[in-house]
Order: sequence, then structure tokens, then C-alpha cells
Amino acid sequence: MRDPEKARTLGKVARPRLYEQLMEQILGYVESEQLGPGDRLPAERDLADQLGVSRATLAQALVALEVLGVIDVQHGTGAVLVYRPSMAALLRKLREHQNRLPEIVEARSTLEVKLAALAAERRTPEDLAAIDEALAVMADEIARGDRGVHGDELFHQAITAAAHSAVLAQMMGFIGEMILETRIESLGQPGRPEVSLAAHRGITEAIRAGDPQAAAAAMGGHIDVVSDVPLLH
Amino acid sequence: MRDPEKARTLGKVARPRLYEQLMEQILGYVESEQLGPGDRLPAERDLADQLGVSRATLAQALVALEVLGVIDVQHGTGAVLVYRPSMAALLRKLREHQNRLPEIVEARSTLEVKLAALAAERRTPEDLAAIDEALAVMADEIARGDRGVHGDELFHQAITAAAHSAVLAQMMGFIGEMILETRIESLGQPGRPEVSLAAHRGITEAIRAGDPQAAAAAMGGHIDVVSDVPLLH
DNA sequence: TCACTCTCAGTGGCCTAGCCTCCTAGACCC
DNA sequence: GGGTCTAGGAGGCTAGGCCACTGAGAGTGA
Repeated sequence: MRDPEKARTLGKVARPRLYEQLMEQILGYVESEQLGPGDRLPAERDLADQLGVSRATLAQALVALEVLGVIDVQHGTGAVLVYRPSMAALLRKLREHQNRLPEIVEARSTLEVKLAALAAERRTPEDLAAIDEALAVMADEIARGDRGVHGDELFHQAITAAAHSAVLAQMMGFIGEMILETRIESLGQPGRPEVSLAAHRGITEAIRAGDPQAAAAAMGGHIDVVSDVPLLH
Repeated sequence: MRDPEKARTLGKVARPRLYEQLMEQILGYVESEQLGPGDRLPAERDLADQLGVSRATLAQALVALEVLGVIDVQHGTGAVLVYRPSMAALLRKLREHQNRLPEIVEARSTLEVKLAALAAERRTPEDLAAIDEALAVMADEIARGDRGVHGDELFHQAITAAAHSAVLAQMMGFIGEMILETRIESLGQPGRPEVSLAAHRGITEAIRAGDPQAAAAAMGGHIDVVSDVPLLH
């Protein structure tokens, strides 16, 4: 798809964004000062001055840290730490080399197997209808000679929705794009779409029957097959 | 618009931030315009004008979206979409009612059971040393009459690290704060710290023995116990 | 004609300066 | 004591400006 590769090849050289550097510096500060959860960061004006940047830019860095859950910025009070530095440092490292396919597959498997089991327990008639609809879309796409990518995505989204777990769904969204990559890859193999569709039907029946174990097993098997692509790219 | 009730769960106060609203509006725009991955957002100046905010504030929203992986802002070119709108819309919805304890426990269980199994397969001697160290810290804290919160956290961090899965670790970080809450709660119950410590030792032995199934089972049991707090708060 | 260079308009990056709102500790009053 | 008021410090957001980067078209030479 896009190519964010260019910067990654040589490591962390290309880092043109100031706010990203600031995040690391702030994290470093937290570490050096031995700050823990609940402790407050220096005032924005002081911190900006100390780091040699404007408040506007510092504000961007704080937003980024807030989105990552590292700090909690409170109007009138200040920015308080949520995580201890070790966690934050961990988080930071990962951002550098994500997109590692085996791990993604692993994560996907973990989540979707659980989602399938939950869906079997919690699916409403509407959920089942959505799943059936997704199956129909995929079957239609395949019948037209398409790879069924869209229907495939719809199916997994419907399963996710049927599990009725916002948190798990959120995590699925988190790795959503990466999953999409592997999925398109997989459906590109000859005969694969038909196999996937059949697997989907099996999963659907288990969910319809309200059998969590069968649903989990079916989903697990499906993902194993789907993920077994020669990772030539 | 805002949801004051959600503040209860974690003791947080609903805090209206302009950049958060902007994120949603931008996501809504993406949806309404049917933009997909690769498409570009309007120029910052136009978008800021259109949304009735300053560029500085819009920049914060863009940073947040970038950190979440929704867009990729390129100097001289513009902000290009990374996720397809449906994914983004999903992400957005969840932001509204996260912090739902049962779901958090469920997610935690899913992740940590898997992490324990992986740790049993992949742990290095260093990983084991870190886990033992965490156990020692927790034992020491309890001996001093403390609740052992710190050691508990260290333990789970060590397990996470020993699983050697950056993606799963990232997801743990994602729900980390919420988990911390439930953990502190749990260890506050009389006699709980000792029970937890014993459970930790059991998990550790399974990991040391390289037995993924035993490790997963031990972790699953542990989390069931820990999570069984009367949710009176 | 082709290919190469150069220029420039448009875009994001970042800054300064300022005013507003919110929170809270401490003075103040009862 | 216990409640109320207030000033200062904190973050929220804006306006306007200049700089750096990108990409495409104009211009140039072979």
C-alpha cells in the first residue's frame, strides 16, 4: 500500500516531527526523575521553556502522550502521569517496529477466537442477520469472479459486533489495517476464497447454534488456514 | 454530547477537549465523503476554517489521529488516510463507552492467558529472572504489610515481556490503565495479596517448566479469582 | 522530441503573543 | 470549626506570521 518503508530502512534517522522527539524527551525526564503514576509533570510553560519549544508544539506532544494513555492532562491542574515510565518506554519501543506479520497473526488469532466464542453466546437475531448478509455478499463477490475481500471484511466485522465487547472490538480496530493486509494477501491465492467462504459458513453455524467451543474451534482453524500464506512480501 | 456518567468508573471527570471533538468531526467528514485509504484530507488551513477552529488546535487533533494510526501527515503534501472509514468509525464509537469493567476483565483474561502460554514457550533465562525478581518484590511488599501492588504490576509486566509479542504487548498497554484499577481494587481485599502471590508462583513454575497449557490454565484461574471483586465501586 | 532543471504555489511545521476558563490553596468571615 | 471568597497558576484556544518541504509545470538545452 503506502510506503512508510523509506524511513524504517535506516532505522530511526528520519524523525522530522518535533512533537515525537518531545514525547521521548518527556518520557526520559519522567524516567530520570523517577516519577510514578499520580505524579505531575512541570507546568506547560516551564516545560516548553525547558525543552526549548513553544507551548503549541508541546501541547501536541502532550496530546500524543494522552492518546497513548501515558498521561492525563487536567485543565487547571496539570498533566499527571498514568503509567510508570517502564510501561511508557515499552510502548514507545514497539511503535518503531510494528507490522511484524507473525505477531499480528498471533494477535488476530487470540482476539478472533475469543470473539467467535462470545458471539456464539451473545449474538442477537440482528447479529445473525448481519453475519448472513456478509456471507451473501462474499458469495456474490466470488460468484462474480472477485476475491471476496469486502465480504470477508464484513464477515469479521459482523462477528466482532456480535461479540458485544467494546474493548475487544477496540483492540481489533487497533490492528485492523494490518489484518486487512494479510487477508487480501490470503484471498489472492487460487481457490482460497471458496475455502474461506466454507469456513465462514461453519463458523456461522456454530454461532447460530450458540456453541462457543465449536465457534472458537472453527474460527481458530480458519485463521490458521488463512494465515498460512508464504510470506513472500 | 459528553457523557458525565462514564466519569464514575475510574473517577475521571468528563473533560471536554476541543481536539477530541475535532477528531470525531474529521472522522465524520471522512465517512460522509466516502474517503478511503490513500485519500487526502483538506488542507489544514481550509479544514481549520471549515471547522471553525485555529490551526494549532486542528494540529492537535491531527496528531491524535496520527498516533492512533488513522492518518499519516506528510510535510508538504497533506494528511492522507490510512484506515478505511468504517474502521475509523468503529474506533470512534468505542471511545464513547470504554471503561466498562466486565469487558475489561474479559479482554484482560483473553490477552494474559495467551501471554502466559507464549511466555512458557519463549521465555529466556533473563525473562525468568525478571519474573522471579517481581515475585521477590511482591513478597517483600506483603511482608512489610503492603498490598503488593507494585510487585503485582511488575509480575504481569514481566510475563508480558517474556511472551515476546510486541503487538500483544501493545494491546496490553492499551488497556493497561483500566487493568491497574481493578488490580489495586482486588489486592485491597483482606488475604488477597497472599493468595495472588501463591497464584503467581504457580504461573511462574508452569512458565519455567515450559508448559504453555499449564501456564494458560494457571493464569486463567488467577484472573478469575482476582476479577471476582464485588464491583461496588 | 525528449529529458533535465528550475521555479513557485501550496502544504505542513513551528513560533510568538495573548486572552480565556478552570482549579485550588489560603485568606477571610461567620 | 466551617463555610465563602479570591488571586494566582494551570491548561485551552486563537490569531497571525515565517520557514521548510513537496510536486508539478514552465523553461531550457541536447
